[in-house]
Amino acid sequence: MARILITSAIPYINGIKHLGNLVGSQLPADLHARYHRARGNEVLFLCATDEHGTPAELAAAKAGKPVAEYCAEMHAIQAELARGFRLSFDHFGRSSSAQNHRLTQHFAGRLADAGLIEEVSERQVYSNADGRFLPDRYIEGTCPNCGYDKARGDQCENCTKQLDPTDLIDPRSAISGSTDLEVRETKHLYLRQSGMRGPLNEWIDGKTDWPILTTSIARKWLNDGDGLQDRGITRDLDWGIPVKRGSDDWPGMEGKVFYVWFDAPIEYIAAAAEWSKATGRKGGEWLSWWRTDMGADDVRYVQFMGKDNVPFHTLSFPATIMGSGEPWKLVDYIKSFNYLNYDGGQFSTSQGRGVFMDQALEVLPADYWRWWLLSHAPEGSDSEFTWENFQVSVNKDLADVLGNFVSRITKFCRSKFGEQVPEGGSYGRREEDVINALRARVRSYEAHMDAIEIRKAAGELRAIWVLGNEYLQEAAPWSLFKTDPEAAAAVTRFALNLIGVYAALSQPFIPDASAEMAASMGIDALDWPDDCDAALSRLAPGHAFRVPEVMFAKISDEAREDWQTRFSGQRD
RNA sequence: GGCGGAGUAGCUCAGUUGGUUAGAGCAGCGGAAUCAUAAUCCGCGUGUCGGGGGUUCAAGUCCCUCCUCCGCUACCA
Repeated sequence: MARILITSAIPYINGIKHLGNLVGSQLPADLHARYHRARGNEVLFLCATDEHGTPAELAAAKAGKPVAEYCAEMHAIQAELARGFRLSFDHFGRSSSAQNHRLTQHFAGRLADAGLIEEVSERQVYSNADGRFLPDRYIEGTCPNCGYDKARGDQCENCTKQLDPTDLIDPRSAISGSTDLEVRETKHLYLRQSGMRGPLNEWIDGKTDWPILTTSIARKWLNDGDGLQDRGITRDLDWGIPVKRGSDDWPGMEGKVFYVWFDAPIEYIAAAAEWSKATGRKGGEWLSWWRTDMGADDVRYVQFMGKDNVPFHTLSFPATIMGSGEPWKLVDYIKSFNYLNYDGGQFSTSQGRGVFMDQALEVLPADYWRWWLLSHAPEGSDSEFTWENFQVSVNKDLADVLGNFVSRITKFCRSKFGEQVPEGGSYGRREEDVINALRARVRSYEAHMDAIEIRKAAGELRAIWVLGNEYLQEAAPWSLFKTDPEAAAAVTRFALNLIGVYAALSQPFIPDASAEMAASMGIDALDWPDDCDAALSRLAPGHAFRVPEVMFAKISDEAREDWQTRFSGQRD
């Protein structure tokens, strides 16, 4: 039994995530976790909310709440939405947890001991009106290059020129609009990533099986310009993990916190500790997932994320782990995704454009979204969500091909033989052919799932559903019943057994429908058809079943048009 | 500007290390069937594989060049 550690990029606390965020990390991670559990492997699937940083503080201020309270509330909301989408986290933690505080401070101490931390005095823009240092992009002003008056301190959106905040003419705070800004001296810790360039390069070079998207981004950062740059890992903020060197105070760093991108990946580790505590496990058990000297040497660790997160997962976090000098588990495979666009443009959290997780669930059950998003996952390139495509795909694949198959055979059986698996007749050549075709497709499906080729896996699963309809169409038990009821009974028995196989195979993609199929057949959906022959004889004659409810109601043109209009603008 | 991704049938996309008549799903057209959510199944493709040039017995696949779209570009996270 393999042990698989899975983490999804942790969603930022600031607001509800949109479908593009979902399909780029949490949803494919869940698919992988569900698949491996179904195959009998031991899985630890972790996620959390990423709670620190300036945007969290500002969002809390806007909501008129203390930031800790705001984060607690938003965490609860995100956790509820994750449940709504059936994301099967073993634990959904928080980067603000006590465990993460301890671990982050521990890593900082180890890195300092290893000589990989440097104290740097730098000059940053401070806003007196806001009472805080402003990150570059929270400073607005007139672009010295093109004269655009809403240029940001990091880059002008109009002429794309990269800027330094001090370049801006008439700079002002993007938060309050105040022009009462000054440049102040402030001291920060830098992680000396540049010193880790060699080992990181070597490590990345060894990852020949990783998606090109992942390695090319890593290489670009490693080799571009002067190579990998050192990175500040502390900030002048109130909300965050206090800078400490292990459990000791860090002279000169009082009142400062670690930068969110330093502590966020460490939360992957801390989430395991949170999981251990939340589930009442023995103290050190979680370390068997994370420490190669404590049992994690046989663990395969897979990360899922959007392409914007790749540099932090291929470089900064590995540098943190390697630099600690301790045997923490490094990631074995990084699955990265391109972006999902919305109807001709981008999904945008800040502009409220697109469909957000809460809205999606208000409109349709999770399976609809899961199926469409996963079967159209932006693996090779950016892909696009349109309501027309969504309606057509979901109606065809889920309602017509899968749902109707289940419906037609269960109802046929009920009307001719009653709600139990009929006896009589036996499987013949036709059934054998279907079993052979099914076996080949199941093995192919497994190969795609193992390789995390999500679109291909979805295509194979769909083809497996189609097999059932092809079989029924050819075997035509409704005709057979008139002349040879025994033969019709065998065909019906075979087709009913297919539902059980579909329940198991479909479970990673559409868990609710899978559970409904399994429940109506009176079986366990997680019983994977390793042996297709046996799987299709599983339901014995006399086994009771019930006709399931319509699993997938079709999306009408009216509903689609209604949603199209409703989601065309911005959410408030 | 630099780096990366993409450009293949009306639409969404597959196309392994170059090798027989370039494929799938959807949509469209024709047919079969009537168990079923009018749901299914079968058949039907004269595609400048973004443009141009080159290497090769052979290129969607390799090289050069140009065009278009998208992303990243290190203090948002």
